[in-house]
Amino acid sequence: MRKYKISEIVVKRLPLYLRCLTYLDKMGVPTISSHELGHKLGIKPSQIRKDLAYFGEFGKQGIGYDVSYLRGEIRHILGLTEHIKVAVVGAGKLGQALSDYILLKREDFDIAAVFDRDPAKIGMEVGGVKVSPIENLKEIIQEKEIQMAIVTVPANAAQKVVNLLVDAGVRGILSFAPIAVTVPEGVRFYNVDFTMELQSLAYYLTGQGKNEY
Amino acid sequence: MRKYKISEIVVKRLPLYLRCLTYLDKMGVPTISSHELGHKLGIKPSQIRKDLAYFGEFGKQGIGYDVSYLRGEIRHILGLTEHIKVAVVGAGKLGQALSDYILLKREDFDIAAVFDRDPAKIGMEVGGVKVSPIENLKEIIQEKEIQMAIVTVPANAAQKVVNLLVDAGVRGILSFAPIAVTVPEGVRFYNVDFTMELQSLAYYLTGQGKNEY
DNA sequence: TAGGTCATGAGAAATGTTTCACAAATCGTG
DNA sequence: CACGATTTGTGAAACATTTCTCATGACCTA
Repeated sequence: MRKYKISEIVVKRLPLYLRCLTYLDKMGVPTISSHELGHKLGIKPSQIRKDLAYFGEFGKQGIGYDVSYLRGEIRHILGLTEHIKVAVVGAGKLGQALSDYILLKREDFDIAAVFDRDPAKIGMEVGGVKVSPIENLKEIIQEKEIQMAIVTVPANAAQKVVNLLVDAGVRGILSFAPIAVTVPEGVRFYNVDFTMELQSLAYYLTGQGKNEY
Repeated sequence: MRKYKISEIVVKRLPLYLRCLTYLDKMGVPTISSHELGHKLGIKPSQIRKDLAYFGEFGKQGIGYDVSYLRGEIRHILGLTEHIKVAVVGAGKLGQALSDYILLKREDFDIAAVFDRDPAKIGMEVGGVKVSPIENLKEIIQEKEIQMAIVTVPANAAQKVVNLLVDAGVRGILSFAPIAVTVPEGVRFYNVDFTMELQSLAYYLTGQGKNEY
C-alpha cells in the first residue's frame, strides 16, 4: 500500500503508463498484463507491478489489469481528476505550439493565460486565450488561481520570469529555457532542454557509447 | 580513467555541466570548483567529480577546474568537435521553433534537412533550409550522411516516420510525439513528451508529494 | 470439481547510484 | 620555506532502484 514517500523516478513513470493505457482504452482493449504493457514500453513487467504497488492493488491475478480502471486510478493518483489551469509565459513559436497543442487535445490541462513582453504579441490569440502583458502576470495568476506554468522565454529572461511566477504563487514550473534556474523549496521545477537531449544523443554516435549494448 | 561502460545517467548529466560551463566561459570565469558548480546546478560536488572521473582527470587539486578547458573536454567526450547534421521531420510550429532555434544558435548542430508531408509546406524555408517532401527522406538523408533526427509529427505518424529514418540510416532520434515508439537495437531513441512532464508536475500539486521535502 | 495455465503482489537478492571521507596536490602568506 | 586553507580523485559505505522468485488467487476446460 501507500508508502510514506514515493520517489520521483516512480512518479515520472506513471504518465508513461497513463499514455499507453489511454491509447489502449481508445482501441477498446479491455485488460492488459504487466508483461504486455512492459513489452510495449520497453520496461520489465516487475517494475510496472512494483511501481503500481506503491499506490494500491489494481490488478487481478491470472487476468492482469483492467485498462479503463487502471487508467482512471493513475489519473486520480496524479491529481488529473479535473482540468488543471496552466499559464504559459512566452508567446513565441514554441509557446504557441505548446499552447495550441494543449487546446487541441483538451485533456487534463487548460491554458488559462498566456503572457509575453512584446507589445506586438499582446492581444493575439494563443491556446484559445488572448496574450496578456507580463506586467499583469501576478494579478491574473492570482485571480484565476493558476498553480502551474510553462516557461518558453529566452535564457536571459528565464530566472526573472520564474521569480515572478513563484511570487505569484505558482507551485509547479516546466521550463524550456536552456539555462539553470533556481527555485525556493516547495516549488517543483522541471527543465526540458532539447539541445541537452541532442548532445547526449551525440555521445552515442561517437562510438564510445557502443559498449552499452 | 575510461571505464568499459558509462551509464546513461552519467552521459545525460554531461550536457548539464556543459551548458553551465559555456555560460561561465562567456562570463569570463577562469576556474570553478566542483562545489561552486554543484551549487549552481543543485548537484552534490562529489557527484560532479565522480562523473568527470569516468573520463579522465580534468581538475587541479586546490584550484578546481579550468572552465574553458573542461568545456572543451566535455564537448570532445560528447563528440561535439564539429557540427552534427540533423534532420527535422515535421515542419509544424514545433518543428519550426526547434529548427529556427538551432539555426539561430549555430552551436553543435546544423539543420541539414527539414521534411513534411503537407504539400503546402514544401519549399517553405525552415531552420535555414527548404522543406522537402517526406518521399525524398531516404535519398536526402543518405546523400547528406545525416545521422541524427528530430521528429515533430503527430502521434499517429511517429512510428512510420521513425521506421523511415532508421531505414535511411539514422542512429539517434529525438521524438516529441506523445506516443511509445520502438526502434531496433543500435538506434538510440529519446522521447520528450511535455504533457508527461506536466502530468508528473501535477502529482506534486496534489499534496501527496509534499512528503518529498 | 479438479488440474493446468496465467499473472499479481511482495519479500529477497542483485545491481546501480550517490555520498562520504581522506590522502595528495596546489596556492597564498608570513 | 612551512603552514593553513582549498580542492581534486578515489575507494568504501550508504542508499536507491531494479530484477528475481514464488505463494497465492483467478480463469478455463473437461
